[in-house]
Amino acid sequence: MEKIFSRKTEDYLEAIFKIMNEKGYAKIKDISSFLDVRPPSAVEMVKKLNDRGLAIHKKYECVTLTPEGEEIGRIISDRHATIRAFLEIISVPKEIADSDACVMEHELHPETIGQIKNLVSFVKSAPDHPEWLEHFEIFCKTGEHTCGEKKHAEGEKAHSLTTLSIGI
Amino acid sequence: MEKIFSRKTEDYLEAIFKIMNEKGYAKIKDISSFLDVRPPSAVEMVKKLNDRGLAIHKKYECVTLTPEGEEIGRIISDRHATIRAFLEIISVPKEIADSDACVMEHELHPETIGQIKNLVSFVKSAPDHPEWLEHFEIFCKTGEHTCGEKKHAEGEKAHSLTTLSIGI
DNA sequence: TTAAAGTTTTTGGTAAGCCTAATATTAAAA
DNA sequence: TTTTAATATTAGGCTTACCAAAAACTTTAA
Repeated sequence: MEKIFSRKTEDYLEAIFKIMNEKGYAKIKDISSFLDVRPPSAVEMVKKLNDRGLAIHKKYECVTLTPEGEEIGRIISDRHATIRAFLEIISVPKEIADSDACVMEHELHPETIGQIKNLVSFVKSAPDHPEWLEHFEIFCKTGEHTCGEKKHAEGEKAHSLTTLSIGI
Repeated sequence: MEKIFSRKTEDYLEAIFKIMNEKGYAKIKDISSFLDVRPPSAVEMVKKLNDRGLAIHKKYECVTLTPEGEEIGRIISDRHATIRAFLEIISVPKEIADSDACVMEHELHPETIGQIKNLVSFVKSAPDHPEWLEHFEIFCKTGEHTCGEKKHAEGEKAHSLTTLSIGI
């Protein structure tokens, strides 16, 4: 019950799920361009999904998902949205947030995803919203708390958005 | 300058870095048991690291890192610590935090890591620390803000730590 | 309705990482 | 010092997932 599907399996299911939600059907070409792979790769993978009962595909026809495949696609999409929302809260630029969500959505423990989800609701529904976010943004720039009386931890200094060279 | 090293390359460098910091030297067996792979896999990978100038290894001798390999090992270790600290702040149990940090440490954009780091310092050094954390924990259990007057977002409900079956 | 253009599939190959089994080397114990 | 145990290495194979080139099929346009 632990880790059943490969990252790539999940990527394909998520892609098919999203494409179908958007245009009603998914062709091989849609999938391959969505995932930025060549058509033969998509054909090969879709065949495997078909054999595993996650997708349905007959030659030259559209791809659809079985209930199981669709469930996984939906779960991964939801995780993506959750993670993306979190990253945007902490001021990660949208494009980076999106691509990092693609990484995180696959292998995090469900409890971690749940707590990230909680954090997002907590911040968004807090009585001091959106001041909290503003304070955070100021802190990122200055390393100081705008409205507080307490000293900040020694040795800690905000990691400026403009100082990314080393990448720790 | 973007993504130069594979996840596994980084895993091996981080493992060697940590083992060396702990016991002064790294044998093949240390590495293979640290990463939970068989010795031949470690030998093969260490050989590649050697050929790429990231590690130094002569047959039957200890493995060490070159300056470049060590730098990468250190960066990944630091990332791990940052992410782990963040996950612990949001009440993810230590073991899960540790294994999820192993996943996240590799492919997140440096800016994302930086902002997570900022978030950790922000929370830890805040004037209302540690009340903020306590409020968050209560929110996780109840879905309510303890000290606030503002309604919480409709449709949102805290994802209880005990309700993890589906794993969204 | 046939030709051209576009899409899908097949075929054959590659690379990363893992494994087992067998062999070689080193370290420890008798 | 010689035997035994532990460790390291080589050899040969596997799986996943990618690709390019070529063949097969569909769709569109003449």
